[in-house]
Amino acid sequence: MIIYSKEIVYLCQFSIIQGKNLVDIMLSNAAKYAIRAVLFLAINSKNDSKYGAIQIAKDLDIPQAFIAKLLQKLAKGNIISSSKGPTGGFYFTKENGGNNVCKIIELIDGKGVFDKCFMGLPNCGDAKPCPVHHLVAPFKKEILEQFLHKNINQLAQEVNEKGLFLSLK
Amino acid sequence: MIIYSKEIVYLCQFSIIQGKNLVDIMLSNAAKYAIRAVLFLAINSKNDSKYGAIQIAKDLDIPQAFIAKLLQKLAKGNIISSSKGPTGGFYFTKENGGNNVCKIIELIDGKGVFDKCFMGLPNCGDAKPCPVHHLVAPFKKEILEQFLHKNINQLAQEVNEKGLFLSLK
DNA sequence: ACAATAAAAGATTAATTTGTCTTTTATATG
DNA sequence: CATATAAAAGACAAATTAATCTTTTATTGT
Repeated sequence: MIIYSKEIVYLCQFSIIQGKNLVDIMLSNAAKYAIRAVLFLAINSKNDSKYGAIQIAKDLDIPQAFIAKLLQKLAKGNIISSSKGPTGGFYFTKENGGNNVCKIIELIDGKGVFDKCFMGLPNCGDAKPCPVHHLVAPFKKEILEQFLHKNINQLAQEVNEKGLFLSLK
Repeated sequence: MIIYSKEIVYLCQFSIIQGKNLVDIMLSNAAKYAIRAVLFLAINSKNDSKYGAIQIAKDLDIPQAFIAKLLQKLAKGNIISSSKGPTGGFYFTKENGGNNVCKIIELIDGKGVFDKCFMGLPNCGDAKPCPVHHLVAPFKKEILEQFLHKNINQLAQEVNEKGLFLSLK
């Protein structure tokens, strides 16, 4: 039996009580914003409706100028669509919806994010595992699968059906 | 049946082929360095042997001045031990070994890291889930459990037994 | 006491990420 | 054609994280 110091137990249980967990699984802010914005368009962009950067920023509570830049990049990368001028804005087509979430992340954060281990060891893998490789690898694999086999249309549908939240102020 | 564009399939399969996965589960560099340094001491610090910041930096391939700072902080936080002067250095006691990995992360990165959701939504949880909450939450919980119920001594032992790597140049 | 050693402490620099601001380009409408 | 609108583009600023450098303090051995 292991006895933890009171302090440690407190710290860690605190995290559990809060309903939040220890390990932060992180993308850059930019990638998080991008994914939410794409889902926003995928969900709302029915019947030719378009959304400007300003409105998307307000609805998703994202800094306006920042999301504007990201939307530009997403449009350039064909993950969303856009048109200029009056009545213009960002929108979403069926073809856009065929992309999966990996594509968004790669476009915003670059390919580098795929190549990092939990401990930051450049050649960590099944052959040369870091101290937590066997603990973390199955988990990463599972999430990857999900992101690979679910395209944006499907994810958007889930958000609708299950009442998931794109923003929580 | 879903048909992905060739490009996307290529991009994502590339990640799998490389044995590396999509989602990067990230700590700060500082926390990664710290965990590795602590494990290094836990593994090597038998019979009164001590290690200087310079040697630890070399062995783990971590910037010297940076790890020196982190070792100071770890010593101050009683996660490792240290002594000054000639024959001095950093070392590891049985009491040090009773801490778990959470403690290291909290000391270096602060408590904030516990409070973030995959999408960055501040109040994401079971009640108000973000678009990938149900996908990510069980895994985070599992990893948290592991980190909570395994102290540094135990983890160090695993590293020894399973031949895991603290550094990979 | 003195010199050498190594951590502690603090200030500083560099790089990256995040976020803003200004100008340009395209386009729809009167 | 003129005007208003909104994205595209690029330069810029702020904040955070990563990393370095210098000085001080404690300790050991001569």
